Amino acid sequence: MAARGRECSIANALSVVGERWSLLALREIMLGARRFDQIARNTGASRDILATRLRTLVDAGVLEKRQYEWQPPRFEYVPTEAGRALNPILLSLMEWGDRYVTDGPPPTVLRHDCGAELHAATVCGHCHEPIEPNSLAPVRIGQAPA
Amino acid sequence: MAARGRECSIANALSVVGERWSLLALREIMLGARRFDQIARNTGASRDILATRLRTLVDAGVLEKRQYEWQPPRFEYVPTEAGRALNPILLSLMEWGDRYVTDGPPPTVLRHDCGAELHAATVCGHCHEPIEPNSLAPVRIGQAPA
DNA sequence: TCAGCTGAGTTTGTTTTTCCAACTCACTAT
DNA sequence: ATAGTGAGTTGGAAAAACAAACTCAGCTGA
Repeated sequence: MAARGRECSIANALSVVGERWSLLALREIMLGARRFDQIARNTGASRDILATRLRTLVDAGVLEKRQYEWQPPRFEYVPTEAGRALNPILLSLMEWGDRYVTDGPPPTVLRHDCGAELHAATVCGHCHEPIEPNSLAPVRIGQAPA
Repeated sequence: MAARGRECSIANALSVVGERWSLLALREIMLGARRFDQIARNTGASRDILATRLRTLVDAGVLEKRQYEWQPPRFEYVPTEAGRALNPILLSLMEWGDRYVTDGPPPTVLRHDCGAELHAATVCGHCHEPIEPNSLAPVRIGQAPA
């Protein structure tokens, strides 16, 4: 599966969350849907694929599957720390989709604790400045195949 | 293709860049690889799929296909503004992959103009504070199917 | 001048995935 | 007794991905 492309953490990340429906399942879970049927309905994924994806995400340590009832067995999927750390990616995708894909107003609007409507921005963690297209220089680049 | 899931810009964004190989092709283009064979080699995607993906990305306005030589016809793919705006997503994925997936040191390291090694952070565009897991409240949520 | 190379795909045939609907199983509510 | 909910699994058809070979045009070097 890790094909013979460039060695790269983007590729590694996508091998975990890059399959169809994975990020949408994560979105639902972040929005608070924790049960299988809810996630299936709200994403539109077919149930067999969703079961496979959730298993993959649990195996990768992104989600935890918890049994919260035994009588009829019932489960919930909750994000781990690694799962919560995907929020920036979801928010960046939403921001980009709002600006460049979605027609009309954003379907989903969130408010940040500071009081403003959220518009996610990606900044340098050190100087906190936005990352401009040409403000990056390579120090080391994962090696590409021969 | 826009299945009957929740109306959502994340889903819309993924309908453009969420197919297998699209983001890796974008990564290569951001790293400066602009020719078909280079992108194919460095991603590991098979040529037919890559041709399809690049067409999709051009049609979606993420890339522009430019002919830079006529004698033997030669082309290059360059990011549009929408394409450059995907950089935050790639950097967030890299950051997440470095932390939670890649074993060992990050294969790729970039330096920001401020002098520090880049670690992308996602912040509220208004108050510039990092977005904590529970610092968001819904104002409006794209409606889910009935 | 003729074989081989490069770039940019397309074609072909085979494997994988995906999709969808229906089915299971266990319990609950009417 | 019937219907409904939750959490999947199963089976068969349709779509997508894969790999290798092929095309076509011009260029390269012997």
